[in-house]
Amino acid sequence: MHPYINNLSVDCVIFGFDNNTLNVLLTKRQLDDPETGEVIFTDYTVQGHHVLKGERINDAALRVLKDKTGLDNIYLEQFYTFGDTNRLHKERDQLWLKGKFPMMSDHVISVGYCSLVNSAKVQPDLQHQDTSWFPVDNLPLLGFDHETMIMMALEFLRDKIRKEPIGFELLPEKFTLTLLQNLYETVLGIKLDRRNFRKKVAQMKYIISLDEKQKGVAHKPAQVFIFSKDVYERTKKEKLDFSI
Amino acid sequence: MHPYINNLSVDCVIFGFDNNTLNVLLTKRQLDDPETGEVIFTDYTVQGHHVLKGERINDAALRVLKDKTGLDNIYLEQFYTFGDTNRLHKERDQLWLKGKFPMMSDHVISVGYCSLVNSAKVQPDLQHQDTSWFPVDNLPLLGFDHETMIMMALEFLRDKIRKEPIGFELLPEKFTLTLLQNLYETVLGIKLDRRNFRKKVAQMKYIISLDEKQKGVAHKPAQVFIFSKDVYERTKKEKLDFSI
DNA sequence: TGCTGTTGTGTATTTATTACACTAACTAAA
DNA sequence: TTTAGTTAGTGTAATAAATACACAACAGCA
Repeated sequence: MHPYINNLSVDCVIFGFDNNTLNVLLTKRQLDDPETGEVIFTDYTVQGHHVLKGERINDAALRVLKDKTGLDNIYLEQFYTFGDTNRLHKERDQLWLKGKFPMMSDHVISVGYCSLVNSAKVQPDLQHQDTSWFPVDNLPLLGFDHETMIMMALEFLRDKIRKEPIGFELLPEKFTLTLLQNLYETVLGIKLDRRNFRKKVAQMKYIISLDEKQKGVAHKPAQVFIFSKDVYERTKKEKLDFSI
Repeated sequence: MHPYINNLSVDCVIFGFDNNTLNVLLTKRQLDDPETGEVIFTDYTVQGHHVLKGERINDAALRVLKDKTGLDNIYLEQFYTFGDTNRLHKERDQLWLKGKFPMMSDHVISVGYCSLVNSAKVQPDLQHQDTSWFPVDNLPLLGFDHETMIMMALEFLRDKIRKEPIGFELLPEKFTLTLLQNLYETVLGIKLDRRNFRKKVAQMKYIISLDEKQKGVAHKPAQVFIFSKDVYERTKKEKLDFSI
């Protein structure tokens, strides 16, 4: 009797932003030969775990996040549920599961979550585990169906960031408009005109300038802004689009 | 040994459109006392079923659709996975499960699918089962967490229909612009200006007018249009929004 | 032949989007 | 202390999109 459900897991694709790179948090997976100690393979996976008996799946995702980053209260949203029968059937994955988790079902359904964090806050916890950031456009070899998973999470993020102000979850609380623009350019892979971007931001009442400037930079210091979710919720509008 | 997985199901929220109503397809659920034959309760549920062993969840959803509507090849998309521990714990639901499905887990995870159909095509199959259409704004008593499920599917539909041309899935292949406008007004619960609506549609190369008019109507007959997914895919554009 | 009900159309006004280049403010190095 | 280097911050004109609004054309039916 195990405390987890053997055919159900959650996987969190955790994104972080780093000035001009969008990163994913990945954990190294290494299988050694039990006799010789030789390394059979090494690859990476996103942060996942089986759901515990009596645990809500959303709580399972929060638990995984807390375990791997030390953070709670961060942006987290389901984006897709992976239920193909062969999603764990690559040779590496079968070796891994047979070797380490023989009690698991070989048809595990995984609920995928997309999470956005301010990566500065995550750093401290990275030491213990073989966990680190990889740029989304330069991923290492990945286990299971996690490459697909990351690509779908990224598409989810790109769709969502165009339509809702979730980008701020990736930034420090206080940010400059240049950083914000960088973020949009990086995530969406496009270039934006600075003046037009700032004109647009100026219309958004929920991006609020502080009486405070950047310090210690070798150029004109930028104005500092914060994002107010509260103001956003109270001023947002809907649009018709369906899409030309 | 049962052929299905006892803690995993799919539920399809099937929407149909009927000139000026948005409907959901629901099946009656009735529990009778096995001794007296007395009706213990009656309510409705969306179309769902457990996933079979060795079956992909998307295939399970297709199977449910085929079984309940006789249709394949229809619009179907995951919108959310329901994994709360108490989602089957209402009194009615427990009586039902204990009475009819004692072998099921009492923590069933359900993957919710949103499906859009041309309801004219579904009619024939409705006879056999206690299955019928209900307006989304006048739902009967619902079992399990299916009221939440329908509301989330509806929200998904409303979001999606603003941004992607999926409304056509709810219409006959050939439709008039007035019907199309009705659809948007009904689904979104707003009023649109006819001239502006048509101006917008005129820009969409993928809504194509036929050399054909409405027949047998006691007024000026309307032009008939079709939707081309192919043209859509090849002409669509992305926009930045993040949302004022 | 006229009544009813729905279709189809144009223009003017306001609002949003795009394209584009120079000065201001700070640090670091000479 | 001066200068060079670097990023911040700003406005306008042109084009495109959104909105508001009213009347004639066409078919069936009485």
